[in-house]
Amino acid sequence: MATIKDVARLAGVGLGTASRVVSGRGSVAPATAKRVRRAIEQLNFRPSHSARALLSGSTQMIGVYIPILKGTYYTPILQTIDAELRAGGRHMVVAFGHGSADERRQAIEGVQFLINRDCDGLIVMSNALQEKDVVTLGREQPNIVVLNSIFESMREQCFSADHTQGGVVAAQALLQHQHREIAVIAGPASSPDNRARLAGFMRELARQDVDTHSIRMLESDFSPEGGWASAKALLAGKRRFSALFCANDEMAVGALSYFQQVGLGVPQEVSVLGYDDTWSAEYSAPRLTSVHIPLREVTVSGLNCLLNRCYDSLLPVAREFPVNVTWRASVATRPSRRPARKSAD
Amino acid sequence: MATIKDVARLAGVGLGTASRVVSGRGSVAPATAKRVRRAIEQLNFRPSHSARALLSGSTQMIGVYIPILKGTYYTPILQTIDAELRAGGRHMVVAFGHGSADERRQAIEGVQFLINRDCDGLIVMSNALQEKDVVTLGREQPNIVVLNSIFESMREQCFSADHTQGGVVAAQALLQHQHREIAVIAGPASSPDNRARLAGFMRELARQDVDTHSIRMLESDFSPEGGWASAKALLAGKRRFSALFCANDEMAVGALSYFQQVGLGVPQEVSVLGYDDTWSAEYSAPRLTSVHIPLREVTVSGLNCLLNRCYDSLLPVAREFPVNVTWRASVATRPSRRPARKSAD
DNA sequence: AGAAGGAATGGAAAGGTTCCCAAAACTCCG
DNA sequence: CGGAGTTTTGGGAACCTTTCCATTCCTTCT
Repeated sequence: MATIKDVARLAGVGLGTASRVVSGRGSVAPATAKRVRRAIEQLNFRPSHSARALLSGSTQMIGVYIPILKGTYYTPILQTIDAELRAGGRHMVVAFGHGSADERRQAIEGVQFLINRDCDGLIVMSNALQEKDVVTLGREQPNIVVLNSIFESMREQCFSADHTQGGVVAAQALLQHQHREIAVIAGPASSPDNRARLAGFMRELARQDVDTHSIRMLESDFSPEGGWASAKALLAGKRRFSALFCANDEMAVGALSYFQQVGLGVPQEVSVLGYDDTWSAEYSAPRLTSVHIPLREVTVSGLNCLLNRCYDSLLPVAREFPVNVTWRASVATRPSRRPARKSAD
Repeated sequence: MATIKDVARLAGVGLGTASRVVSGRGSVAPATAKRVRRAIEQLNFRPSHSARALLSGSTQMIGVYIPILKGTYYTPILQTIDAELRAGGRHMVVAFGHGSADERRQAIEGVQFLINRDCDGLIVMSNALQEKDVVTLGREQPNIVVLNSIFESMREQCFSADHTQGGVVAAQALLQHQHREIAVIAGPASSPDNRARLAGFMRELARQDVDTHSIRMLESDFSPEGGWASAKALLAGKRRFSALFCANDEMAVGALSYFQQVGLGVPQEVSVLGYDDTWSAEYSAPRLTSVHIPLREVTVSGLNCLLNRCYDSLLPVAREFPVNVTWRASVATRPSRRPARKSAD
């Protein structure tokens, strides 16, 4: 690979001049510039990113940690981050959770890895990470922003929709269609955002005089497999329900798949409400009504906040993100007769 | 950030010694090593990745170009690449297609971007890229491997399952369930791998005496929206079919969603066969029978081939990838009476 | 014509690491 | 105790770029 020295020599100019032509800063006589440009062309010169990084102390590189890239939740986030970054000539390096360690350790290791890679800043997503972990990590690399979790000690670096409100909206959606016999498939109890949406959901139900003790709630793991299994368990149980709230879309999709297999009509016999409004909700069978989380806005705001910290720019940063429900086909008004039930499998 | 000079000074040793402790190469007296390690600890020293890259000429970084991260096709690929890379202490930088340019230009720009970023090697996926593009790009960075496309002039750097064979397998799957009235939703005609699977599909059908002219084929775009729309168009048409072959799972999912909405029973009234066997096939309603492409194996082999080129290692590389069908619920034996049809919407 | 000012130019220094060589310190043997 | 051989150590050079300063060369004005 040719260096700028080669370019300078070939063009018969000094290093400084060659550098000025490359960067476009400083004044160079037009004729000289032309000669240099020809040399660049001829040698197929590209400035070394590493050398620039070493000198400037900035790699122009943002690290993104994501627990696991499965399903459709994280893909638009990644896509968004890359788009925004590339527009500014920067780039993204991604690390996923790997290995046999527990999720929390995986997250710490992943983030650590990114820090060691000299990222200018970090975007972290993980609900297994604890506040103290992030604080420790933040000592090594203060340019860190957290998506979809709130840590009190670094609130202004945390970006998340209000999941409690999301739960409220979910409850209202169901209530407004006369559903009062409700089942829920929850995410892991260890996940704070899951707890928040459940709390909001229950609170709103209680506020509207639903006996929340009558609600059958199963804890699952945010996966379609989990949704399938929970749906099965729910039908096997004896408590009836006319609506099912799933704490994310993936589980809802799994439940939908199970209901189809068992011949239970959605939404004729049960309504199903998802959460997140990810891409997998759009073309399920039936198309899934889901609580919409403005993930794009959350992501862009978090990223902008990070970029402002890293490169002191002044990109706009929002801190409030409205949630609402996007209506599709899986929620209908509760049938007047008792909901049908069939035995499973 | 502390440098190795600071470490050396604090430990009262020379640069060389400090460096030897950090890298673990060369001999250092145990007592000295201990002092240096303490200094490292105390200063929270981390070696600069940029400086190392500059000196060694290797960034330990592999670039991955992906046209668009939507749906579930690319996610396991990314996850696999990151896992393999991280195990070797390297990392991945991803670029997606962006901007208003056509897909081909986007791909060229994306790959170019990755090259400018000093990636040691490149993994490229795109069926919009043409052979000459890749050759040109390959002149700048010869460490390049292509996934899911075959370019004759660089065959040993291309990794793909045999999609013609995939088409054959798809045809056999349908035939073996007595389907002879078949519709297909194809991918874009511009996509070579789509053409290959269609060719294989048709060839096998013809070989088994199906009149391939009677087959209604709609060209779509690999998206669920496209699948939905095509399914609708198919039902609106007057030709009957007992089975539908979709050139990828996403379109199949869209079709499934439409059939559900319209009350057409799958697989009682129509069988639906997907292609790729991605994650979205697993929990559709009904669960999708699909031609399984061993994407993980293809990816790992491609990556290993690349790593062998970049770092002359000797990782195992496979070149043949068997395809088969994974049976789930969406394909059944053709009903004896004529397949039902309802009017759309 | 001479001076002042501005544009164009060249090259040293710095950034953090590793590699290599030379020197110092130690060990061991006769 | 001298010397040969080995281990340990220190620091210069190189990797490639940009920044900064000093110098040269032109213009332009008085």
